[in-house]
Amino acid sequence: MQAPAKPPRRVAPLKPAPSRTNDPERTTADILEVATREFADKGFTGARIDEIAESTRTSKRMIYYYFGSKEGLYLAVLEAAYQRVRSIETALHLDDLPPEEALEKLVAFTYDYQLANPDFVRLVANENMLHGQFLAQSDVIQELNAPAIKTVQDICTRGVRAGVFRRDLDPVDLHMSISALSFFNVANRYTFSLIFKRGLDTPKAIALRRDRIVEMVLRFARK
Amino acid sequence: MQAPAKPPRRVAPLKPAPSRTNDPERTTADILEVATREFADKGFTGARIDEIAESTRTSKRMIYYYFGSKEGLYLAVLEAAYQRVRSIETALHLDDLPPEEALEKLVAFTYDYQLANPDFVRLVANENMLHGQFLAQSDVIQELNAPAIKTVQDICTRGVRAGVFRRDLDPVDLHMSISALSFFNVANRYTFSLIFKRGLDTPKAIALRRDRIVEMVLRFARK
Amino acid sequence: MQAPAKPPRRVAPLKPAPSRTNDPERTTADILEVATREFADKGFTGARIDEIAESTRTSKRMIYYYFGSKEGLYLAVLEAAYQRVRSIETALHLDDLPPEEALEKLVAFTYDYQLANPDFVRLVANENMLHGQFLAQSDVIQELNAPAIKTVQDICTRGVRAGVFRRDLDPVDLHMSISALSFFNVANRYTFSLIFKRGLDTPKAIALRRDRIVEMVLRFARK
Amino acid sequence: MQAPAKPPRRVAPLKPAPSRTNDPERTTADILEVATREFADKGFTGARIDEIAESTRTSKRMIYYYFGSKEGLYLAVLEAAYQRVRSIETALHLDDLPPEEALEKLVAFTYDYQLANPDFVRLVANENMLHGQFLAQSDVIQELNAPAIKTVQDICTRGVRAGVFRRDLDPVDLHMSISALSFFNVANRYTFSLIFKRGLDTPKAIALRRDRIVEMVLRFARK
DNA sequence: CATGAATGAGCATTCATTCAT
DNA sequence: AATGAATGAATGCTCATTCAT
Repeated sequence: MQAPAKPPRRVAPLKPAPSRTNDPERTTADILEVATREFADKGFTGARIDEIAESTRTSKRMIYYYFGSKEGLYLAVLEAAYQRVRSIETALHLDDLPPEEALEKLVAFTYDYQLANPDFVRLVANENMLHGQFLAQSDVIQELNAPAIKTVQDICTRGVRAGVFRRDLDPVDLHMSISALSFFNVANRYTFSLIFKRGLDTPKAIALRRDRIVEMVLRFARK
Repeated sequence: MQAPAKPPRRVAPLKPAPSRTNDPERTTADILEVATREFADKGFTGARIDEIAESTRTSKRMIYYYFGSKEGLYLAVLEAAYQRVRSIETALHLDDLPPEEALEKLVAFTYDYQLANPDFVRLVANENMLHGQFLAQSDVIQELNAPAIKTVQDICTRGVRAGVFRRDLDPVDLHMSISALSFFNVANRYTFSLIFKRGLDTPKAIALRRDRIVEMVLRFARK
Repeated sequence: MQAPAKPPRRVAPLKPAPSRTNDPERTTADILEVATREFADKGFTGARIDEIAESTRTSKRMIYYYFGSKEGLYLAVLEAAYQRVRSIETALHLDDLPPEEALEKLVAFTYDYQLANPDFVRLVANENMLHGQFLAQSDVIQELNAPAIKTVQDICTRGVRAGVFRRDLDPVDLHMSISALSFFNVANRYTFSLIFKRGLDTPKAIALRRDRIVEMVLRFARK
Repeated sequence: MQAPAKPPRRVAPLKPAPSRTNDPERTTADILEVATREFADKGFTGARIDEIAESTRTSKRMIYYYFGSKEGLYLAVLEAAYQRVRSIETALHLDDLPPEEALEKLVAFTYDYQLANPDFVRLVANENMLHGQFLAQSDVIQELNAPAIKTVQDICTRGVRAGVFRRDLDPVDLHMSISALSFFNVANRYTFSLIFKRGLDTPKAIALRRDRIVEMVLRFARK
């Protein structure tokens, strides 16, 4: 016979009564932050509203008050995550650089950002597990990302004009390659490092991989 | 006293009486096949044992009889999936080809296999969502994949010796790039095609992407 | 197209709609009461959460809300049962009586209480079937029972001092004998009365047995 | 997310195919022995046919072949247990001893036997948890125990005739007291030793308790 | 006499969600 | 704006038992 595993939840409340904040923005931001971690960590189905609520300054009820449902919360998390990337991306000012340097910087940035933000990477990976059903509902995200391709496009155009890039470059395809190479490192780190017994997170390994990705993309783009 | 009841009208069962197979191998194979689809589609947490059982020729009980738990079933699915790739991979006979052609064929195969087997890709993506916790328990998979790297290594060695590849190639890193480029197409197809409004699954798009990945890898490997 | 369906005929629920109490204390007390009966009747493994829930004013879900698990509920039941005995025991005021009368009263009380509370007796019997694994986890019960032995001890001391009890009395051992004689009557009533074809529950039999137990203990305690 | 707890039961059998004994008596005896331990340890509801089968030299199917059901097996276990006590009890030859010594020996034997056979004690305790429903079905046990009371009766009669025992002794009641005092020590050892922090199983404690029980019964029987 | 495969009914537990205040 | 109490519908899993050979 087994010993009881779980502590019985007795009547007395554990939290000292959440002390109503009366600050909706702070409350929603708090929820969003906790939810991002939870959804990124466990995925949509794996995440638990109860656990999110418990890590929050507020109560479970507030999640429903502000976000309506688990789906609503997840979508808000996803939108916020995409918003963050794009807003930084636009701040790179790649137009000021010569095309090769611009492309280099873009690749390195993509790699570095995803490495520094595994939550974003995992949210996207999970959204794909869900067949993109939530992203399909979000006009916000889709509009947001339209200009993203323009960045690559501009670099390509300038590179071709400058005679350093091949003429048949497809910006969308190039963007995909950059993303793919950066994404895999973060998204598949567990299976990869287990199978190949290689740590991917030492500063040296990180830098080396960055160089190779940059080189791979540039070799491909050049004439 | 009640009137003698009419003999109870036997309602025909919806499933045509499971017709006990008494064939363990067929039963396990059946379960495994259905479970692979379900886990690939919904992920570990999203998958439902009940639904798997319903799509099976047998009952839910048999899943536990043969696999012990949801975890056990998932692990069996994962192992079978890895086993399938590797067994095909070894049948490629790349040794017979000159290094450049061998690398080309390897990249093309990787791309094609993953495209043709999204279940495998999604299982791996999901396993990474789970922090590789199941793969970590499977010695089978880890041993299975050891030779995988040897394939790339041999091609590299031969390519360097033949003077067509650069000397500083890192087989594991190269393998990663190949995987990354192939994987992304399948794993992130939903978010990517939604954001960039581009279908990735027309024969033309598929062939074009294959060519570009092959070229990208070969440009990188060459001197 | 189908003809518009008649409005669905609402079938009256068997239970008259649980009428949410919003009174946690009442809810927990209700659950605890029903659970005490069920655990006492069937033992820990034999008891069914479903059946407990059904006899309750609330639902199965609330059992988990307040007690966390079957184990948690059982422990709460056990603790409450012990608490009840001890609280009555302390209200006996045996100090006011001369030692022999005090011992008499204690024995008679023990006998009467256990006879009137077979649930308590059966819970203890069952807990012993479980090797005392739950009691071992409950500091509450263990502390609660410490003073119990003091009662016997005081009577012994006073009796020895008064010259009516033998000097070598061991309070714990005496307590054990009193418990043993009282306990058996309730705990083993089924096998005993079946084997010896003797009813143990007529008022006459009960009184007779009480007298004999009292006499047995007193004869043993006297010089 | 939790790590998988249970090892999946894979297809290959763990036991090397039980090697048909072709000796029904040995097989039933084996099953009975294992089942006695299991039922005594876990009680009727707690015991698992699967676990019994696993500890057996034969397979689960044989249990049903020979005993028909869990109930049938349990009843067989109970009957065998009772048979063992009574057969030893009749071998005591108490008639040869003077009444006081005979009673002493009977009490000591009862105490020692129960201490040495906790399985018997626990089976009886558990049968009482089941309201004696199985014993009620067994004529064997009930007939078996009829003579048990004769032993006490004879001693009483001889003691009264010899002028050493009081006239109003009730053999059944006396038997009950002896049983009660012996039973409690074994049946309630867990709760008792936990609450009173006293080990009951040292040789010294055992002997001391035996002396006291013997003395208690004799003091009660004497004039 | 013996067995591996198979199973229906039930069991403890969890989940996202809503009600009453 | 905020909340503790409450819940129906699953969800993974187990149990004693039987079938086909």
